[in-house]
Order: sequence, then C-alpha cells, then structure tokens
Amino acid sequence: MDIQNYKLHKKILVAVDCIIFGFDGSELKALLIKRGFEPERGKWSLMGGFVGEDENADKAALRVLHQLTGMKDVYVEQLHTFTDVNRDTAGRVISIAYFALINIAAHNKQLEQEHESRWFPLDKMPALIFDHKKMVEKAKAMLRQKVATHPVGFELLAKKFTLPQLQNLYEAIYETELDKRNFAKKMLSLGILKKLDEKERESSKKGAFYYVFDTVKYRKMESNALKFI
Amino acid sequence: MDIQNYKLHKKILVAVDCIIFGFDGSELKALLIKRGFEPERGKWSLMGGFVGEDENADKAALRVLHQLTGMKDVYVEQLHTFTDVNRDTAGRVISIAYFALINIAAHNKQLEQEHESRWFPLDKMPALIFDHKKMVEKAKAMLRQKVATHPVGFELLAKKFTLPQLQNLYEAIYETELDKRNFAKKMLSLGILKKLDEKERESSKKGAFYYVFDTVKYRKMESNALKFI
DNA sequence: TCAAAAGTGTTATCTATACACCCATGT
DNA sequence: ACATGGGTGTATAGATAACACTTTTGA
Repeated sequence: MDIQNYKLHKKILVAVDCIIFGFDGSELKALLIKRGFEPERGKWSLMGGFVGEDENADKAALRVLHQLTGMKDVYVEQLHTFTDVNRDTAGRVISIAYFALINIAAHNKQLEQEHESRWFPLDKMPALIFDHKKMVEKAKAMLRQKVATHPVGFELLAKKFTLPQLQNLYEAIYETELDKRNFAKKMLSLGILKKLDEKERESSKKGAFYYVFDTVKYRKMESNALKFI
Repeated sequence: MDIQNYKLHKKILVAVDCIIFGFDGSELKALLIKRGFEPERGKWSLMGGFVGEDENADKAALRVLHQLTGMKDVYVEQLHTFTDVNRDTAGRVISIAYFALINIAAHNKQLEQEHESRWFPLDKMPALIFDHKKMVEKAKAMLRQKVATHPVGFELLAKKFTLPQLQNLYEAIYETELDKRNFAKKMLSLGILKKLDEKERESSKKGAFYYVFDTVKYRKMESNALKFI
C-alpha cells in the first residue's frame, strides 16, 4: 500500500442497493420505489440503505429487503460495487449492489403502499436515479448466467410449481421460446425435481402436476455443475 | 431507505485488494507482498491500497497494480466486496477485491524487491492476512469461469504464444490434462487466433508456430458467447 | 363436442471425446 | 540415428434440437 497510516485516508459513505426480481407467471419484473427523500425525491429508484457500523453488507441488504417486502430468508447475492466519484449527486457514496429473487406472491403488499413501490416489467422500466439503470442491466445479465447453472430460478416461484410455470419463467428470463418436450426432458433429467400427486387447476382444464425442488437431492450431487439450459 | 439524512450515517474506509495472476509456462501463480506496515507487518498479503477521494475503485486498483508491477493497461476485473465488520484488525475497512491477469515476464522485477513481493504457485500459498485467502479462492473460481467463456487467458501470455503454451495455461487453470488434438481443434475453430509465420524454438527442436489473439475478429463476432473449454 | 393447455418419444444434427502416428530438428 | 516435442484426422458417443399427436376436462 502507498500510504500506510489508515488515518490519512478519507472515509466514504457505503450503501447497498437491491435489484429485486419477481415473476408474475408471464413477465419478469423488478420492484422499484419512489424515493422519499432528497436528492432526487419522487423519482424511481432501487431500494437501498446505508451499511451500518455493526453490520456487513449482506446483512444490510437483507435488512433493506425486509423493510420493503416483509420477507426474511430471501435469496440475495452480491452483484457489483459501484464507486464512481460522482455517482450520487449528494456526495461521495459507493454502493454495493445486490440482486434478490423473491416469490412475488409472498411479499407484503401493505408495505408496497408505505414505500410507494411498484413492480415494473423489465422492458418497461422508468428512468432511474443515479447509476441504478446500470445496476439493473448488470443484474439481468447475472440472473441469466446464474439461472443457467444454479437452481435459483425456483426462488422466483412458489414452493409448488408446475413445469409450464417453470418453462414460462425460463422463457421470460431468456426472452426466448423453448420447446416444452425438450424442456421437460432436461429439467427432469437433472433429478432435482420431485413430482407431487397434486395438480394446479387454475390455468388449464386438464391441470398440470405440481413439482417441488428437491433440496436434499441437490445437495447430494457431487458436482453441482448443472446445466439448466 | 430507512434514515434519510446522509449525515446520520458513519463513513467507512474503503480499500482495494488485487489478486494478481501470472503464468510462468507451467504453473499458475499469484503475486503477494510482505506487508510493510502495521497491523500484520511482515506477513504475506495481497497488494492493496485505499480508494482516494478523487478516484473510483477501478482506478485505485490500476494505481496499486502499477505501483507493484510498473505496468499499465493491465486486465483487471472487480471480483467481490468484502465487508465483514472485523475483517481488518485495525478498524472497520471494507475491501473491494480485484483480480488481475498479467504477463509474468512483462512486469518490472526491480519493484519486486522494493515491495518484497514474490510469486507463489496457487497450491503453495503461504498464510495470508485478514480474509485474503477467501479473496484468492474466489478469484480462482472466477478465473476458471471467466476463461471458459471469454478470451482473457491471453492476458497471461506474451503477445505471441504457441498452442502448446496456451494449452499448458488451460491445463494449469483447470488442473487437468487436455488432449492436444482436441484442444487445437477447438481453439482454432473459434476463429480468433492468427497464425504467424514465426516459430518459437526454445522449448523444442521442431519449434512451434506462434499465434496472436485476433482482437479485430473477436470484436466482429456478434454473439461473443464463446466456449473455450 | 369443442377449445385449451398438458403430456409424451423419436430422429437428425451437432458437439465432445477418445485415440496414434508422422514430422522437424538439434544433439 | 535417435530423442524430443509439434502437428494432424477419424470414428464413436453423447447432447442438443427439431418435430406432432393424444389426453383431460370445463364450458
């Protein structure tokens, strides 16, 4: 290191911002808030917060997510740290961006009103403050990459889901159409889905069998180098 | 955000740490320094530095790399930000880790003495301060992933390299042996290598043709979704 | 009985892997 | 002439992609 005394260096405000993904059955969405304070009050923004003295960034992200959604045990993952000198118009703030995957149905809708938050389809996002658009773009890229090799797509669905639902999710993430025969074949061949005896009967007359993600089987797999797509 | 006034939040020291990879022709190595100041003076450490008021983290990482190696235009990429409350024994410091790929032959060896730095094979690393071991592990994983899909391995070699050299590199990164026929076939099929008329004659009597990475062709490729391995 | 979505198998193509011999050259 | 490492092709297996009809059931 150049200068050796910690005290000679300026400290910086450290924030976290969360890209919260949800899936409504046909579209992939992100949860945004109307910023309630200056600067940029009233503009659309990612949910964020400052990292406190007694918490690491992961905790800060989970805290912030809980505030907005009422949910704990959310799947979050650190994405990238944004550090440009003038990224925040109110002063030097670096932001550690996280992406979160939640079951859109499970979050507390009352809190949506408090925070003036709203779900936006990814292709219909409003203008965002600061560098938040960059964050969303990066999160989208990471989601695609992650979901191709790790069983995290399930986080966006209810515990029980049907194969057509899962396929819709992948189609939304990759903005592409998939052949359902090939899709079912591949997903089932991974050996991490457990078929239930129960059917979902909302979206079709015939009904589609529910599946659950088999965590136990997944953990037992040596390699964990799956290919979902 | 919870509390809206920026001033109510504690600022934090922000550092960068660099995992510097090099390849000596047969082994993959990382460049470490003997830390020259307290705390943990004299112990092995990644090269790092604090992020200044007037620079973003990328710049800080490049600055730090230049100090240690004398090189500019180094390939660096942000890896992960480490934020545990007590990760630095001297106080709250978060560190944005970067990984760098350099041509081991091109760096300034004089600076090695000034900083008491040394190249360590990845499987013979000494104990490291703080959470630097975690950083190295993460960097290793990222290198493997990156190099499988992006043309960054070349950063570890000289501008001109032979196919056997490139294969040795991949074998070192993945700790595996590859079939040279299949390797050559795949690499050449990507269409991003340009064969030169010149041969390298150090390591064999017959000599091996030099290749260069064809940046122009690579940029022209639409998808850029390559599979190197 | 019909409309709507679920479920299911086979073939063709592409990609990945396994494998062995000749070539060029310096000693 | 021989030892050393470089260079090359083919055959097989496995993975992916293309493709269409039957089933169930509520309206």
